Amino acid sequence: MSADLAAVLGTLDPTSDRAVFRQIADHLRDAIEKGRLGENEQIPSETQLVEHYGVARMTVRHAIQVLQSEGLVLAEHGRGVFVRPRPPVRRLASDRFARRNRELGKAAFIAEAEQAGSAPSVDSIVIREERPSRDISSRLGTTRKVLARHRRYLLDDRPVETAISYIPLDIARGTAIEQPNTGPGGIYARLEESGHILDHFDEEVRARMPMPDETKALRLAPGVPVFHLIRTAYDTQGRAVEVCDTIMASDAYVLAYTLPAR
Amino acid sequence: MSADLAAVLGTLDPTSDRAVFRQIADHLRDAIEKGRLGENEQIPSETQLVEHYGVARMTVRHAIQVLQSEGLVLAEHGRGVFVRPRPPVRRLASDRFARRNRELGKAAFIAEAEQAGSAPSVDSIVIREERPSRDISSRLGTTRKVLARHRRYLLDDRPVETAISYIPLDIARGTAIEQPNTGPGGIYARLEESGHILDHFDEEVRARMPMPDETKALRLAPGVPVFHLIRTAYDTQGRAVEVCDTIMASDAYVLAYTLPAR
DNA sequence: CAGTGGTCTAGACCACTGC
DNA sequence: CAGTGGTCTAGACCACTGT
Repeated sequence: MSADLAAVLGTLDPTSDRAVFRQIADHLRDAIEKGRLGENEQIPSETQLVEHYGVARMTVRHAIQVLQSEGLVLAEHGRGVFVRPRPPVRRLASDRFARRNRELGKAAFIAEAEQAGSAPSVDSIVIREERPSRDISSRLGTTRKVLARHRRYLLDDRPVETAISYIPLDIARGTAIEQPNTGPGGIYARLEESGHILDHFDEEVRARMPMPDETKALRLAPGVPVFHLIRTAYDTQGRAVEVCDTIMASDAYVLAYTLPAR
Repeated sequence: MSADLAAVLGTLDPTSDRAVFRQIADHLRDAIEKGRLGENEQIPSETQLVEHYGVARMTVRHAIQVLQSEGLVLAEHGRGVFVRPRPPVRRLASDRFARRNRELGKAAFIAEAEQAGSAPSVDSIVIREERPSRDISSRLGTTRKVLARHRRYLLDDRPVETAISYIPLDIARGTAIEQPNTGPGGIYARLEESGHILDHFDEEVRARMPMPDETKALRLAPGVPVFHLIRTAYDTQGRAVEVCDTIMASDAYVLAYTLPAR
């Protein structure tokens, strides 16, 4: 056994001034990156590492925690620590809100997911009137109450995204936008039906570590950042007709954009 | 003193089944979010927290480490633990490679930074021929050697971005693209001069936690993810003429894109 | 120098998993 | 049940900062 571990991990360098827990983390990281520990494979247990390196358990735990915060491994209580697989990512193209896609009669998320062979679902739908935050109201250009549509998107029962859409009340009122099910084509189809022909969207992308509530809602593993998208929809009059505030599990997405060279 | 801490932090709930270190982290996080602890302010020392909560020092350290991995605080050896300021972010617009900007005679990074009132610089320039990775070669559509331009960008002496551009050798050879200083307008201006009129760029955006070398190169604080951008430039013939692989400190950037609705 | 955080030990008891 | 990781203690010594 001991020989096995030495082959995968190597031994400590007592002359190095690099902390022992970092050296152990380095060994494990290297083994993962070089493939000596493969995806979903269990790494040596804490007990094994303690014996192999001759250190205290807390030191081994510290090393493992470094890898966890790097998103490389996932600890499962009572089972072991496993190399995190790179989950299949969904590619979000920048034409995902183009009218030709909308005209298929499905909202963007559903249409895309089905095309990719996944089973999409939506839950936690809450629709209510809210007073917009400073940020939202400056984007919408109004401080009046707005309709807020909260929901969570799942792929094959894994939550991947939460979103809140804000729509000025004078636009939303009396339309299916106030209903949980907005009908074919989603809210963008309803906006166009009520005369707000969409012109373009502005999208801002940030990345950061999640807050605890986001970790919970998206069941995020330690070491997985979130994308924070804020998208504003403009109609052909130049009016902002919707702001969508989205938190996405960053290990589930690649965002793809086309930039003009002209 | 003890009264002060109680006002900022509150006390433990012994009936809760939430781990003590998590409760302490919750208290500190709440104090930061509610503003009882302001930006750059020092949080109570480990000693103070140990006395206030009546727990072991390792428990307090565990709590602080949670906040560190969330990017909320920054520990400075010998000084204390401080609430991380939200650094000023730079907004990257999706027209940043538009020709009208290029024609001002400056490369995109320099022009933008100066406009924002920052002092830009570039270092670690390495230019060499390389055999492209599988990924790069599939994007460029060639397995032949390419010219690789490695560099690091800094704003006011803070490193914010590393980038590697890959250009097919038949395009780069004999042009200023092979030189450290590519001249006015940067490599895109040189590409157009040599007949490769740019049509558009495809950009892929990922977010993840940094690898150790990236943490070093960008001097990243714990808990700060990176953006990983892969941008491909296409000329009007539809040929991929450059792939740029970029790692960015996510706390220094907001990416902004315009999406079509048509 | 006193005060801060960084590393490490050697235990203890608990909670979860799978046989 | 044995084996795994999760939490916590009560120390120790070290390295860095600022006065």
